[in-house]
Amino acid sequence: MNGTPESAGIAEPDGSWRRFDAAPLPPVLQAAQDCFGEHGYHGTTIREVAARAGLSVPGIYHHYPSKQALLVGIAQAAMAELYDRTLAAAEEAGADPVDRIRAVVESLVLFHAHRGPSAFIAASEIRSLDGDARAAHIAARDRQQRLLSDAVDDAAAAGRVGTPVPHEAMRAVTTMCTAVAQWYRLDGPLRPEELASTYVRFALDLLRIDGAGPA
Amino acid sequence: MNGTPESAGIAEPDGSWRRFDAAPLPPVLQAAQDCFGEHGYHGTTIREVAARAGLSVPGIYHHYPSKQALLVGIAQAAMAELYDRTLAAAEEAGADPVDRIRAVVESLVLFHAHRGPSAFIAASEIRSLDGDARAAHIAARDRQQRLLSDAVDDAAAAGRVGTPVPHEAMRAVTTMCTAVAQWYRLDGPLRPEELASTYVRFALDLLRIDGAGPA
Amino acid sequence: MNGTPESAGIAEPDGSWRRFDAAPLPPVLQAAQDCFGEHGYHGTTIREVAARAGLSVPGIYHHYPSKQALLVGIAQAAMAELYDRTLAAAEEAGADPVDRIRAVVESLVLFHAHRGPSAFIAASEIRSLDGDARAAHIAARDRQQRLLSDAVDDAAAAGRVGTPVPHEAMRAVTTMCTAVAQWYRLDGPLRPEELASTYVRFALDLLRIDGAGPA
Amino acid sequence: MNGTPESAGIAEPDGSWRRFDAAPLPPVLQAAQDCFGEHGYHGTTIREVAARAGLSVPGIYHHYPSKQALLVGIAQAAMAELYDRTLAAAEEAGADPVDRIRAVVESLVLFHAHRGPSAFIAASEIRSLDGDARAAHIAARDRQQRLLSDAVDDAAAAGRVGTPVPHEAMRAVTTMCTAVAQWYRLDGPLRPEELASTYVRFALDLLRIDGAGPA
DNA sequence: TATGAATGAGTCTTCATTCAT
DNA sequence: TATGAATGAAGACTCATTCAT
Repeated sequence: MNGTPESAGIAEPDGSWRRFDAAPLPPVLQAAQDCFGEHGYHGTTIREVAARAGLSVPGIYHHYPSKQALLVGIAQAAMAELYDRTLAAAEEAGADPVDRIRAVVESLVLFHAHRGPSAFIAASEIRSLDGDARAAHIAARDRQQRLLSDAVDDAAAAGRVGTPVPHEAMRAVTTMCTAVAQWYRLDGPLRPEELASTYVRFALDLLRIDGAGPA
Repeated sequence: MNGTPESAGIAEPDGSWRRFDAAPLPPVLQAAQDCFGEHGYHGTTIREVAARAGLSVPGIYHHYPSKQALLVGIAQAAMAELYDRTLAAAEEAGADPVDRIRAVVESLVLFHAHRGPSAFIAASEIRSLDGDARAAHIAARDRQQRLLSDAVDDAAAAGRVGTPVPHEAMRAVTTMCTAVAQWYRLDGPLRPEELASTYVRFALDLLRIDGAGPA
Repeated sequence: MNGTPESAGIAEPDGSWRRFDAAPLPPVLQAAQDCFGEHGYHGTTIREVAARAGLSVPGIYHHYPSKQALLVGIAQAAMAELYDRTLAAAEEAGADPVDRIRAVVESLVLFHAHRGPSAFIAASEIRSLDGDARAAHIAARDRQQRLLSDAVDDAAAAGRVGTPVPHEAMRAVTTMCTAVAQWYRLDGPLRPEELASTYVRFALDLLRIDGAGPA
Repeated sequence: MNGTPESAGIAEPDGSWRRFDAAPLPPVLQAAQDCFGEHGYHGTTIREVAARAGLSVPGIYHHYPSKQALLVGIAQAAMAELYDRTLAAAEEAGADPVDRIRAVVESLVLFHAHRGPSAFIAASEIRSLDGDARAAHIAARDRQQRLLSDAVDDAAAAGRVGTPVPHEAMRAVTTMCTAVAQWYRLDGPLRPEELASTYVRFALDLLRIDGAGPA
């Protein structure tokens, strides 16, 4: 049931998509992620990654065959984890499309709050991915976005969406959720759960969905 | 009345902040912008910029002293134009804070639709800016963001904002507007003006502002 | 007792300052020295140094961080070796200032005959040294020159110097000794030892010192 | 009777070889000389020369066809003036070889004191001269050196030279005279004439020539 | 001769990557 | 996997020189 080989078995139907542990990344990828986040993929040297990982340069190549492989590893892990969690959320939400919107938005915000650096790189360094990896990444992103757009489509078909432009509203919701990765700090005043429920509210307001649930 | 030396006299009180001409950038900066947008600052070589500008490599250096200067030029021009336009919009909007919110959001969306590539680079390559230029850029960004946050604060003080979290809502509005630069295409089906009025609606809904105007 | 970290333990009181082995320089510095000697610092490319050292260009940078570092390495090694040898000579000469002049001149000539290329670069490329290295080099040169000027001053104070212009004579002696590096060839007809004793004679004549020793 | 086209008619038999005016060089060569003296030929850019000359870069090329031509111009002018002056001195000295030595040494020192920068470049940048110019320069230098070595040979043949190594002594005299260009400052405490007579004394002492004149 | 724009060739330097130990 | 040495390819930048105006 997992999206990719990197996925970590989060899809159990018990709300585990809401729980986040620290550092799900192997140490070398973690180091690379830190570096890529600070200076970008092209602005990072393998030596910097090695230094941050506490390894020698050939030590990096022992684990990963190339610099590109580091980026691919980070991007794949991020996309897989996000998809697994959001899918679990959507499935757990049941049949009501508005509940599904709620769950998907909550999952999106939780993920981007907890995995900001990964998500940021996965979003901003697509252009640095080589041919095949880029195509795979874009496919993963599209698959991911469909979880929300399908829910919105279903809600609209059910007459639950008040806005005359549900597709535009859905895009606005997506971007405001993914942007969380750019500014949110885990050590700041806001808990991820608060932020998530705030953004669920925003999303429903934006889509002009009556929060009361199906008649 | 201009924000920076690069500003181009847009602040006249006649709605000129809504009018956009093509390519306000000198050709070398335009070429650099295209390249930076495609591969990022560090992923772009001076040779690529030169080729795209139809110049030799030293030809670039005849006009700009360094690759960094190209980035600074793009970022400064973008921030200056955005601020000048948004300030003009805010001033033209008059005393009502909700009108000011409307105007600022409209200006934000129009700018990010028309100047997507510039805005994208100005936002994504801050980390590639050298010390001083980075500080100046961050100051310009903060000044820019105050135009919206002040308007929201004023509206909240006037009891016009329904959301219990106006600051968070304002941030969500900002990010959904700036994200326009990431996906909007001028040659797509949507006219910038339509998009802008759609996003004004989104913003008011998000902030839970009664669109009817002051009682 | 050594002048600098580069010094090589020459100061033992056994006349070892008179013995010279070939090539005390690491191979990369040796190659750089040959190139700098032929075309000057600015007239030499790293490629030439690499080719002469039998390395690739990055191979040079593996050992030395910059072209400037090559020059600094050569200059420092030369100044340190010269000072160590001359100091050893002066100390071995004992209390008599004329004996000290003899020893210092002998050491100067031996060094410039054996280490002509190093000495030539150290003297002619001072202007190519960067700020700090230049200051350090000038300090080393001044310290070096004091070994002879102190000896001459002492001899003059003891009434042993006949010339009415001992300072000018000392400078003439210094320059004629250092000039040895410009024209002397180790594979020529003159042995360094012969040249050295000839120049000791010249120096005493120039200073109008009675060679018979103290009354 | 002039050595080269650049020579300036100094050979009149009236002691005019002792008189020096300021700046015998055209302004562009003067600027080049200043730059070459500070950073060396290869360390100097045409732009620096142009700036120092108060001209534009193409302005330099209007006067001289290449950077190399600047160096050739400086070197030729220096060698020609030195030869003309020293030849005049030697001829004026008359038949006595010791008088000729005196005159040549005096001329050498006066020239290197008054024309230090030119002489320094002519001596240190030989290696930067292209093929033909280098050969010509070396020929000029040899011709120049013969003026002193012939005089010493003649004095030795006449039994007037006391040193057993007249050739080595002559070389020492030459180098100590040319070294004047390296350290002497016209604005220092020593007048060129004093220095010259001091060095004449040094030269005679070094050669062990009895200053009293021919028996 | 000044100005401004331009460039082929080359400079120093760095980078991702490899290999022997 | 660490260390050290090494390198082909490329990157930013500079230089001497030229040409149109």
